[in-house]
Amino acid sequence: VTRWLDDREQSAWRALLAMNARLLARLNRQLQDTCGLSIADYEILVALTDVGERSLRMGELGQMVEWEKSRLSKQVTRMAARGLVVRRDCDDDRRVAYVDLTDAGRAAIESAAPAHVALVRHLVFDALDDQQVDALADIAATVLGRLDLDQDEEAAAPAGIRPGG
Amino acid sequence: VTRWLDDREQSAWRALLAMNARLLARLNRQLQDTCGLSIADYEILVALTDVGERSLRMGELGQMVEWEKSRLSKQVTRMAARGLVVRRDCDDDRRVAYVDLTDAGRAAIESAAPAHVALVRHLVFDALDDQQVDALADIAATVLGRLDLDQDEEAAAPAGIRPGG
DNA sequence: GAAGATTGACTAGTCAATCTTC
DNA sequence: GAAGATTGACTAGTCAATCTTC
Repeated sequence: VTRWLDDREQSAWRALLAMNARLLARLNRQLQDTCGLSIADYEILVALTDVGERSLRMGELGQMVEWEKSRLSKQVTRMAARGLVVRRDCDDDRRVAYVDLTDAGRAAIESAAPAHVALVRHLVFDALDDQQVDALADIAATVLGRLDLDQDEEAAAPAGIRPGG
Repeated sequence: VTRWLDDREQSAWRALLAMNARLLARLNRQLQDTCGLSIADYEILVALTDVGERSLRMGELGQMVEWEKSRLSKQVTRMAARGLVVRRDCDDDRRVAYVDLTDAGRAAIESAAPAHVALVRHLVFDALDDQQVDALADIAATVLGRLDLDQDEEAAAPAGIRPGG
C-alpha cells in the first residue's frame, strides 16, 4: 500500500520542482545573454576562484562541483578551447591534471558575478525575510543530510530492493 | 557597488543549489534503475495522467511541463518510439497534434510511481515537520511569483539593461 | 591492479529555420 | 502572415571502455 503525498505535500513538492527549474533556466539565460557563460561555466569558475589559488586538480574540482568525471573533463576541454582555463601537468605525479584559471577566465567571472548576484538577490533574497532564509537553509541541509545517509547505506547494503520503507 | 550575498545568504543559496542537483540526480537514478524511465519521461507521463483524459495537445502539454517546444517534440518522439505514448492528428484543426497515453505508458507510470513517491517521502517529507513543509511551499511560491513578475516586465520593457535593481 | 583522468558512442537539450494549416 | 508543431545542426551530459602512471 503506497502512501501517496497529501495535498499539502504535493503542492510543496511541485512548487519546489517548478522553482528549481525556472530559477535555473532564468539564471542560465541571464548569464548566457550578458556574458556568454552557462551556469556550468560559472560554477567551474567559482570553484576555481573560491579556493585561494587559481588552480585545482581535476579530482578536487570534481569533488567541489559534484559532477561525473567525464562531464567535468569535457567541460574543462570546452572552457580551455575558449581560453577560460588551461590544463597543466603535474610534475610529482604524471597521472594528475591541474586546471588553472587564466586571466581571461578571471576577467569573465569578475564581469559576470555582479549581475548574477543581483539577479539571485532580486529573485530570491529580496523576496524572503530572515526567518525564511534560515528555514530554507535548514530544509536544504536536512535534505542533503538524508541524501548522504542514503548514499552510505547504499555503499554498505548488498544492493537490495531499496527504497521500500 | 555590488551588494554581495552575506554568509547566511550564501550558505542558504549554495545549500539550495546542492539540494536541487543531488535530489534530481538521485530521483533520476532511481527511476532509471528500477523502471528505465528518466525524470523527463516521468514528468510527461504524470502530466498525461494528471488530466482526466489520457490525451493532450502538444501545446497544452508544453504549458504543463514548461519546456521549449522543440524539447517536448523530441521527447514525445522518443517516448512514441518506445510505445509509451502515441501521436494523433486532430480532425478539426490539422495543425495540432495530440499525444495519447498508451496502455504501456499507463502501466509504466503506475509501476514507477510507488517507489518514486516513497523515495520523495523518504528524502524530503519524512525529514521535515509540518512547519517546514509549509515554509518550503511559501518560499517556493514567493520565488515563483518573482519569476513571473520578472517575465512580465521583460515582455513590457524595451529590452533594457535589466536586472540592475 | 588501482588511481587519475580522457575518449567514444550514444542520448538529451537548444536555437534558429522550416513546414503545414489556418 | 500567424499558429502549431517539427527538423537540423550544434552543444551538453552519460555510461562504459580505455589510456597512462603509480
